[in-house]
Amino acid sequence: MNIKEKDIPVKRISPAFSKVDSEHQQPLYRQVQEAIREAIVDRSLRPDDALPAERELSSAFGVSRITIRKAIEGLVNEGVLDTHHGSGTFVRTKVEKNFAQLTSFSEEMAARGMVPSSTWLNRTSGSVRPEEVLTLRASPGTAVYRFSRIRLADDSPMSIEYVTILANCLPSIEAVDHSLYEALYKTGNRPVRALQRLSALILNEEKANLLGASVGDAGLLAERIGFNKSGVAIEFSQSFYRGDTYDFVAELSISE
Amino acid sequence: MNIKEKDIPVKRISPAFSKVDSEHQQPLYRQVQEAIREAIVDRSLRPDDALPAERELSSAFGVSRITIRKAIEGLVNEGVLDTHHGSGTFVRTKVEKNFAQLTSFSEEMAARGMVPSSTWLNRTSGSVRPEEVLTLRASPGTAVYRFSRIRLADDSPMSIEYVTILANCLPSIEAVDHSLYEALYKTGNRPVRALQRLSALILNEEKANLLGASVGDAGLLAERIGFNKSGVAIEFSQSFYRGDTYDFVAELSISE
DNA sequence: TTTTAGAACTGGTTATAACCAATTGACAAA
DNA sequence: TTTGTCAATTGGTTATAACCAGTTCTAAAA
Repeated sequence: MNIKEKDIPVKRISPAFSKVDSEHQQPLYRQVQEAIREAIVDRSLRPDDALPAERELSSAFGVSRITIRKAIEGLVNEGVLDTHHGSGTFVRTKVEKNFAQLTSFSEEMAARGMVPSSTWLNRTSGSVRPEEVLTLRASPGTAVYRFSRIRLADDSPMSIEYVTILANCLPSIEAVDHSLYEALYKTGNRPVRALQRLSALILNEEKANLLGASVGDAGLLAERIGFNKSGVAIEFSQSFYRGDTYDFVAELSISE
Repeated sequence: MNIKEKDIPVKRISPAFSKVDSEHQQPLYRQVQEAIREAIVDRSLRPDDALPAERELSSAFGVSRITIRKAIEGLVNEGVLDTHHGSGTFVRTKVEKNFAQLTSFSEEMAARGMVPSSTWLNRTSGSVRPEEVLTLRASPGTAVYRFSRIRLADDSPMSIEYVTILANCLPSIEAVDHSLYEALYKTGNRPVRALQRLSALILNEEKANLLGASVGDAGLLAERIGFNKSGVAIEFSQSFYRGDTYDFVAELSISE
């Protein structure tokens, strides 16, 4: 195998170099990360290609090696890159990172006959909240749109949804009519990857009323962070489901 | 909340300090990691407790801060610790379970530095029940083993598990001691793929008692069908988790 | 008393520098 | 030609040091 084919000149990545300066509030290692990601997206770096050596990148980008390493580390965790001690860092051929497509059972049922609809509760613009800064990794003050709605199937409430979207991902807050994802798709910002967390909780009065359930009933909370193809977190959502009407199914596999 | 309760003296972690030297071939940061893990296991550090500050740990362990940070970083990725900028690093209360990864309870807990154990409730042999015929796609009358047990981590109950296994996958019902998956592995029948369904429910008295929770608390039910490498369904399990100690985390790709 | 400024924490980022460890490839010896 | 050795190259670990950025708490000001 040609695992030692690292003839990709640093030049190929360097165009993004101009972005790596103190102008942006993003940490340096994130800027480097984006530069590498872009190089992969526009095929300057192809699968199985080797990145230039860390020390080489370091001097090319004009940042220290530790910064390069941190950038690479993140991409390795995402499954984009592979490092081989003594050999080099390579672009992964197959991104086979256990991406389960987690579909909601009832959503599927809705697609098979039930009529889905939603009622808007709220639609505002503002800036990221402190607790969102962590998850979205956005600078404080970043403009966002917030949507909240009740989703129904055959007119009976299925879930309450609170969604926060980076404002620069949508032309305007009115761009969303029925489907949020549709609106994001039009601007090329549809999430392609997401992290989701499921937990159980007892429904309080407000949620119970909205869902047509009783206070004290069990509910499911699904929190999700969505990333666009550049790996930028653009969506944070919290969805509350009735425990008795909603299940989540996933196909799981053994890790490598 | 008492998020600023970092009265855990460094002493409590330091006994493991003696291990942190060049004697071992393990990198320093791993040794530190183990020390922290041990402190969590032996309850020197309890859930929600704050770790000593990084600079404090640094001088206590006699290693640099970067080593401490790397140790902490790993534990954060594992979901054992949580860092809060400006505030501190805390022991996670909730167990985060990867929803898409098929790992055994024993392995998962061991990876978190907890000691897994289980208490057997029941262990019988019989034939498939009508409702299992559908899910296991087995002919009526097929012999199965049934196991039910409480899963504990560090002696506190984590889940109640009811498992049905096709009898021809195990030499005998006594073949299972600690780990069911281990027993299945030996016969080459360890599930490599599974379908899991997650839902929320209110714990009834029986379940609440077994889990050390209160009646009316929220719980999670994970139902799973496991397939061996031939694609045959060999396992059906229902696991009940306490809602306040367990989260399920999934990494997903958005389906169209 | 309440409010507010700021000191004194906390973790987060980055630079410089050295050495360790796995891999590779060139070159000499068989 | 084949084999073995060794230097060069790669990523991996660690130290030292400085500064940035949130959080918390205290003490001064209102």
